[in-house]
Amino acid sequence: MLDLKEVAKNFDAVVARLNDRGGKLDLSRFQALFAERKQLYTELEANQAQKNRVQDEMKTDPEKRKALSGAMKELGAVIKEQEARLKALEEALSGVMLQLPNVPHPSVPTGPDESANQVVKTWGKKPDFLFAPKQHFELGEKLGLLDFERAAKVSGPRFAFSRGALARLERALVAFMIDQHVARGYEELLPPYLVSREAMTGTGQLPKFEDDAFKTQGDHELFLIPTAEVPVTNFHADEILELPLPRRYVAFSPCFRAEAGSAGRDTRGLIRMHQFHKVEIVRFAHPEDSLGELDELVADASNILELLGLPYRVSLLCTGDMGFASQKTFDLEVWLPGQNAWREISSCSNFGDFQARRAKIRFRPGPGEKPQLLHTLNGSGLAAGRTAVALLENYQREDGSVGLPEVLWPYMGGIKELTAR
RNA sequence: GGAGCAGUGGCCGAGCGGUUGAAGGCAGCGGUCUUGAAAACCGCAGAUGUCGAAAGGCAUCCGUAGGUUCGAAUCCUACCUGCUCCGCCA
Repeated sequence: MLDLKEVAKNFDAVVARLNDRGGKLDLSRFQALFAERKQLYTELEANQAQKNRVQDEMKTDPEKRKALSGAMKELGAVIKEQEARLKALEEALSGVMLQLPNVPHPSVPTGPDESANQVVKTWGKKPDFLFAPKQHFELGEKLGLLDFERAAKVSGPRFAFSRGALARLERALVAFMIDQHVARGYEELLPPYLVSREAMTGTGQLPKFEDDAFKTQGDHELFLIPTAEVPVTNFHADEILELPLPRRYVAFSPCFRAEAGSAGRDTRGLIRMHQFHKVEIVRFAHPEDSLGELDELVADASNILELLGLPYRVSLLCTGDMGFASQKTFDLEVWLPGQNAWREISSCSNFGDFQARRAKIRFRPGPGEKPQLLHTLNGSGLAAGRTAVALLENYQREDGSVGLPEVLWPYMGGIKELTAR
């Protein structure tokens, strides 16, 4: 969430930058609501002050108590009515605020969609094949390691069974990634996979994107997490952290996405699933350091791709392509020779204080100083399923078998390649 | 799921209708003492909102939401969370 007073103060500039994201915002009500709120506050507080003054006199004087208690009752009713009006106003205002996305950082290029993203780095060499490289699902199905039909039978479309060595590969990747991040200073967390509405609101998935989430039935409402970002960022909700910052966490979790309306895109394969597995890295950073920390986050995610020998590139997303809560985002895209395309495998974002304000995550800048909102960042490090896809497509051989990079062998119990079951 | 107990400032913890925004302790800050530090002593010190150029004033906040009352941290109701015991379960 944006800061209410900042928005009011810099209204035109904020609206202009928000419009760079595309879509149109209707903020016609905002300024009227804000002015009304201010006015009502002044009136209400004057009445409350009056009430407190009289009450003070009544405390010690039984005569006054008798004489004034009727008038006080009336004043009480007025106050109550004003409070109710104020509450309604605040709700309307915060309803508007909750719909507003984050303001893109000045260093973010302006543009309508992914065509305006800037590739800032390319790493690795695309593999040369003497044959036509296959897509991962052809490879997987031919090896008998990937089964979409049975998953459809059990769960419907956009689910998959991995079998044998491929199932193990994803487990190995997760362990490998976590170990790497822990070695670089992250604390491992195993988070809950079901979270409350508050947690989803804290990180910005709600209220705007409720349709994208799976949620439980019955009076006990819980949401299946779309990413470990939600439980891990909310880990410090309502807290005041002591220095030093940053705090770094790495968490594995399955991720659940309903993505209503995405039917028809990437219908085949593992790229777009209702459930996938991801290792997420999260930082709670000092506001002054958060831009640099975003670079470190990108480096931490890149490290995994480099160790696995997967060619990738880094894009700075433009205003129109960024997520709702993000201030600045770098996407890591891995090369998929079977698809002959770069595909997103990690998204690293700096949220500024947008999530921190919603989830009330603060830090104390110095001993005795006032608590201040900190900055939150997170990135995939990496999406495990898509990493497996990348390995299949980049390390495939003409006979359909797939070699595995040496760093994974210990995690695979000595298995060095994927061959037909 | 059933029964009981509890939720107070950064942390611990008193208070149980008006004098309490809240005792006391710890942590923090400033000072005295000291070559320096520690200890001891003295003082300062919550959050949010609102008015104001500022100094400062005012308001709200004792798990959350309501209610009773002229007045609620204190009484009532519901809900949430935690703890203990029982049941169930990996």
